[in-house]
Amino acid sequence: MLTIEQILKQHNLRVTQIRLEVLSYFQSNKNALTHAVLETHFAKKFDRVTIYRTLTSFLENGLLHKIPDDSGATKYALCHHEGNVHTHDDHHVHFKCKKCDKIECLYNLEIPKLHLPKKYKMENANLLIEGICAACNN
Amino acid sequence: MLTIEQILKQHNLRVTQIRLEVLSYFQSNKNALTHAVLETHFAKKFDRVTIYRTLTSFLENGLLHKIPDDSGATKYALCHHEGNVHTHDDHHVHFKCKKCDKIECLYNLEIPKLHLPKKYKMENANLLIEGICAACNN
DNA sequence: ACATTTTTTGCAACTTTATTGCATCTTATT
DNA sequence: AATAAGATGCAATAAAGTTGCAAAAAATGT
Repeated sequence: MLTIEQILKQHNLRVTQIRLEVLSYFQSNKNALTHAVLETHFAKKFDRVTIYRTLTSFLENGLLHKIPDDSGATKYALCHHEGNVHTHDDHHVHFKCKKCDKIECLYNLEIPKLHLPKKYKMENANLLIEGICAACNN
Repeated sequence: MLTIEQILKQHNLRVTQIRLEVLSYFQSNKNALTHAVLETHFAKKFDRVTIYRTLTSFLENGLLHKIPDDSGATKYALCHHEGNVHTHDDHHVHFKCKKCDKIECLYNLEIPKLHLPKKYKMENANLLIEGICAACNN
């Protein structure tokens, strides 16, 4: 098991306080997060802009991915790597709960293959399922 | 074939100038549109806020749907109804071209069934495929 | 350990995207 | 033509995201 510091280094990111804490927060949280959530969570500890830049650096270095969504605020979630650090499987399913509004990645579910109309070339796919999540379905 | 006016009435919307023109613009355009695009297209003809409210009323009355996306600006596209005006099949595929950045609905493609983990209840699904569209693939 | 280089951070200002309140005007109805 | 319900434009505000720049912190070389 890698430490948070090692993960940052593996992704060519300098180790700074905000990066340690943001990454750690993502790890302790199975759902996708927005900038607004991080800003609230880290209250006055880090600057808004620095949080934006932390998210951007994580995106660029393959630690996070964006989740397409129609809420207006960008959702970020941790990437899962199997073995190779520098590849990320973009082909998994995201689940958005209509009750609690949380988004999570369903890493185990594969997006089924489907064949596109002529001349369309697929590079990646993103399936967003809406419904009621396990936690809310009681 | 229904006139634009008839379509508005069928969806319980009053017939106004902006609604006629916005709906007509969506019909003449096979791609998804953003508020910004409409604002530019209608220049000083209609107020920004009125355009937002037009989009909202179309969403609420089932004429348009939002397309989940990670661009930051909400994308809207026409709903397709088969027979019943008041149902909309949310289960189709959206295609976003990495070259021209346009989003279109692939109405003919069905999202394959897939089975979720225990206790998850699916209500609708939205598949966004990225790649190169037919127009750009030449 | 110290100086140097490179990158990151915080602050201020700004842009873009979207929403709300309210008076006025338009549509549909009688 | 009068009325009621709903839509529009304008101003203000909120929310989401970006840019420039000087100061601070990390990594690098000696």
